[in-house]
Amino acid sequence: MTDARVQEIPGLGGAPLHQRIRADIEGRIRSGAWPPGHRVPFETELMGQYGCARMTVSKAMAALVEAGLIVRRKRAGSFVARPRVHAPVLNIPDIQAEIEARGEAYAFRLLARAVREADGAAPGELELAAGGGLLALDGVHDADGRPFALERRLVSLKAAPDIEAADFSQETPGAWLLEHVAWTEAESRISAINADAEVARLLALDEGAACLVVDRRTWREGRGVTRVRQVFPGEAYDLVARFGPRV
Amino acid sequence: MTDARVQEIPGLGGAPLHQRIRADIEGRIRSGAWPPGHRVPFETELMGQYGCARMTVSKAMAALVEAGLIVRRKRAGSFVARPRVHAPVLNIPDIQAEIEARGEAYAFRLLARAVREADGAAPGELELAAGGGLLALDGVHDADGRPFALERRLVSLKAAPDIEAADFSQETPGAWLLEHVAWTEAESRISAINADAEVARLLALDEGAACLVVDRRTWREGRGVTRVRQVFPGEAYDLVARFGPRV
DNA sequence: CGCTCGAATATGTATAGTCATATTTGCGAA
DNA sequence: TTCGCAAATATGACTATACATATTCGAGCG
Repeated sequence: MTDARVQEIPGLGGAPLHQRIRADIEGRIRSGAWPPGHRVPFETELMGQYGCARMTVSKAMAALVEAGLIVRRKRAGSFVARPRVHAPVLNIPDIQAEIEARGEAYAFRLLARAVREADGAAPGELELAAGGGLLALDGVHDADGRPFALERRLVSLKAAPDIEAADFSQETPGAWLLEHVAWTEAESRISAINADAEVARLLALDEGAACLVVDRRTWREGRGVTRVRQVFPGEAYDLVARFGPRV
Repeated sequence: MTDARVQEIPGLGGAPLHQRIRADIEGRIRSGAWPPGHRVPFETELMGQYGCARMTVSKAMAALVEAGLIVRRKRAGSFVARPRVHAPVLNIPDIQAEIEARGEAYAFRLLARAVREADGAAPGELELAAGGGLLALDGVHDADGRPFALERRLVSLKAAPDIEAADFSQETPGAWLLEHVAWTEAESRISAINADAEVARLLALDEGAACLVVDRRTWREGRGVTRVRQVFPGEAYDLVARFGPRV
């Protein structure tokens, strides 16, 4: 008998049932009441407890698997997963948005711009330049007229031919790429260096000052799009990674 | 008519149908064929194209929403989402595992250990100490006998009372906590500093050398568990964040 | 006593239908 | 012409059912 009238039980929390089931189980896991390895009740049991169909329970369980909170094994049942080693979500922000969020005036100063072939100086140049050459951009991000970050970028002209016509006095190369080359994958390496003479001059720091360096490479469909090295004054800036167990 | 025999169409890719639908759509989005804002075919259309029930299409779509690739609006339809600003998944690895993965000998040297109340020196101490005092641990991670990272940690004794009895010659405080206090949330701040005299001595660096600093705070159910500051030699170490659009 | 094989079982995939809900669209009235 | 309301429509939630598949468990055999 199809009885979809039970869909909404008024006065008992308006959320969809599968979400409530999910939340109930998640709560017990996060509180520690159900430790890693603990068996989650069988779908048939939960189905009885909540008075719903198995598909509804299953949907909740699937979401918990997706969130990495449980693992399911056929015939055996579902179990609370072992927490994974830290994998926080790092926010590498749009520098312009970040500065403006602080209420400071943002500007990007283009220092150098060149279209050329790979010269093999930096690793990965060959990959980027394949079949179209590359655009090299050097610039400084300013906050309230003071240097905030230094950026050296290579862009594959094959992956983004339109970028040759772009005007970077209004828009950063990063923002342009985000807008025009969608859905990329990226890898960032974060390290620290002592400012050499050039970096110190451009960022208005003392030579030897610690700087935070983000080296990012970006691909689309497996082909290199851009490679950028951003240098921040170490003590004035920090990256924040937030983490709720996931992926 | 229930016709579940179609479940597996041999010789046409063994993956479940909803996964194939998902992959097809994802491919078109990632390739750029369907730009942000483009409307995804209606569920009824896809249902016809793939010759399946609406629930199956819906399952594929739900997964795409979860992955952040599309947004769905009632009455209006489903649309390719605008790519989000970078939110890569950062791997803050278990230091011990990392060193051993390189084939080097790992050791943790405990330098100082003290049970005390909050003295308000570091921000957030009061929160951690609430209702049970805290354990302060200083130590050095060694790789092949050479210092690899410096660690200064505070642990809430209320959140982890058993840690008073732990032996940190075999296991790092981080590993102990991971094993005994499950499913935490965390926030990491990453910055760069110049080594002061003490850091330089402990890490065997020159004074002033650039170091990468990870400041991590961890909660469970909203209550502070631990706060740790790890200092790495800047040029010898880097964090890697990988990114496939998500979260 | 140990090992293999078959039965039991819990999850996984899929269907066809029903009712709910949020928008959008277009029609009609002010 | 514009504003407001009603109808149309696409997604969202859920049920009941059917069959697939991977494991585990135990019975029976060597």
